[in-house]
This record gives sequence, C-alpha cells and structure tokens, in this order.
Amino acid sequence: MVLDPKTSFSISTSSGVPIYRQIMDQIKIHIASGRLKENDFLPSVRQIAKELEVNPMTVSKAYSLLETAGRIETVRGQGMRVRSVEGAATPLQDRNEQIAPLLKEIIGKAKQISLSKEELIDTIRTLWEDQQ
Amino acid sequence: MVLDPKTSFSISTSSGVPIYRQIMDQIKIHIASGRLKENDFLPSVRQIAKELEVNPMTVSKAYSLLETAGRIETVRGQGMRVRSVEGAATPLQDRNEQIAPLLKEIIGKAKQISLSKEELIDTIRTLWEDQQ
DNA sequence: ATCAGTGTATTATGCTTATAATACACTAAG
DNA sequence: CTTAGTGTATTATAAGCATAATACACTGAT
Repeated sequence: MVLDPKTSFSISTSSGVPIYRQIMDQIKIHIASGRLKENDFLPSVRQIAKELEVNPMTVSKAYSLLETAGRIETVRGQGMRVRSVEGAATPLQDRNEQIAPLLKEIIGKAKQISLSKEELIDTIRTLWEDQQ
Repeated sequence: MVLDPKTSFSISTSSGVPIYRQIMDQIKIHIASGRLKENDFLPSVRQIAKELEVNPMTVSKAYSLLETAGRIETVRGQGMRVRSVEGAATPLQDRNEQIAPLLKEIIGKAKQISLSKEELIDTIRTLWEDQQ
C-alpha cells in the first residue's frame, strides 16, 4: 500500500510533549480538517514509525488511545480507519473547536510578553517563510 | 518576604509538558517581557511550590537549570536573583531577540497542526479581543 | 499454501519526571 | 542565640515514556 500524501507528520523531540500525544493530536487535526475523511485508512503503524524514526509501539499506543476515544477503528488485517461519527458534526466547526485552545494559549503567551496584536501578526508573517 | 504580584504562574498537568519546564518557560517569559528585571528576586521555591501545589524539588530543579543556563543566580540564604546580562544590549532589540524563539515555537506548532498562515492570522484577530 | 502486510501482546531495559520525608549550610531579623 | 526564611542534597518510591526484539492472529494477493 502506498503512502498517502494527504497525511504527513512531524514531531518535536525538544518540546517535552510525549511522542504518542503529538501523533494523536495531529491525527485529530487531520480528521477535523477533513484531510482525513470518514472511512479513510490511516497510514500504517510501521509506516509512521519509519517516517518519524520512532518505535512502532509508540505509534500503536497513539492509535489504540484514539480507538478508545472512538475516533478511529481497527479493521483486522488491514489497518485503522476513520470512524463514522454519530452526530457527524460540521468538520469546519469541529476543527475550530480543536484549534481554539491552542490559539488561546498562543495569544495568552503573546500578551504575557506584552506583544501587541499587529506586532505579533507582523512577526509571524516575517518568520513564517523562514521556518522549514 | 511578601509574594511579588508581578510574577504569577500557572501549570497544565494535562499538557504532557514536564512541570519544571513549564516553570522555566514562564520565568524566561517574565524576564524577556521585563516583568522581571535585572537583580529582581524570584519568588521562593517553597512559595511557588505551594502556589502550584507541587513538590519544592520540582521548582528547585527549574531554578537550578535556569542558573546553569546563566539566566539567574543564587544568593545564599536569600534566594534567586535575575542575572545581569553581559552585553546589556539595547532593551528593544534584546527583547525581540528574546521573543523570536517563542514565536518560532508558535509557528512550528501552527504548521504542525496544518494551519495556514492567513488562517492563523485571521483566527488570532478574532480571538485577540475575547481574551482577557 | 505462501508471503507480505495489517495491529498488537509480551518481556525487558533504561531514562525521565514527580513525590515524600529529612537534613544541612547559609542569611537576616528578633 | 534563636527563629524563620533562603536553596539544595539525599534517599526512596512510583509512574510514565520510549525503545528493542519477538511473536501472534488476521487479511489480501500471488
């Protein structure tokens, strides 16, 4: 099976956030953004493990927790599939709900260091291109 | 000694980020923002430990690492003091240099969750007013 | 049937993080 | 001197995180 270019992952080993949680977060975002739709298959455990240079069991832990949370489901012998949600909420709103907490944290930090709104936006514009 | 109202701390036990790192980050921000100036004393270890309901040694670890990093220094029997910087560069430029790493972290996070530049900026504009 | 590909269980090892309870050397104030 | 306040060292315990090496049951295609 070919790697799905729709879903790419990146982890930060210096952030202090556990790898399995970073993987979970990114999959949630991919689902919420519609990049991963209902019944889409996720990249395989070994595939992500190789891509991130991480232990397969670490990826499996992320998958298992997502399954427990009801976001994805196992198809034996095939892989993990995005679950059809009951309520089937609007993906866009769902995504914003996921992102809001992070942005609030970001804004809180900015205010904490006395950074004005436009100052923050300008600096983001400048730094955005530079970064990877 | 009275608690300094200039410096307040908050930690998230659900974020996965080690407590001692959250403390370090917030002190760095307080210094970078000018809320904590050169020769200012930090809140005592036991004070922060009580405020955050955390083990004193966890706070001590954050302080020790900040001292190793050259940001603060020990005054025996009295506490920890913000260190005078060697170069003592212009506060404004110095401040921008301090802020850049934080913004890079923010941008990194945004990219990690596949948030586009304009998307990020728009949402920041929207959320900025709401927040405190 | 064979083979490569799914997720996962198991066992072991090692590191990091956080807590608890003491104890020590030091300083400043009474 | 006594006392309360600094930071920190020590020892022990516990949990979480990540890795490594195997092994298993299952599926789909050859």
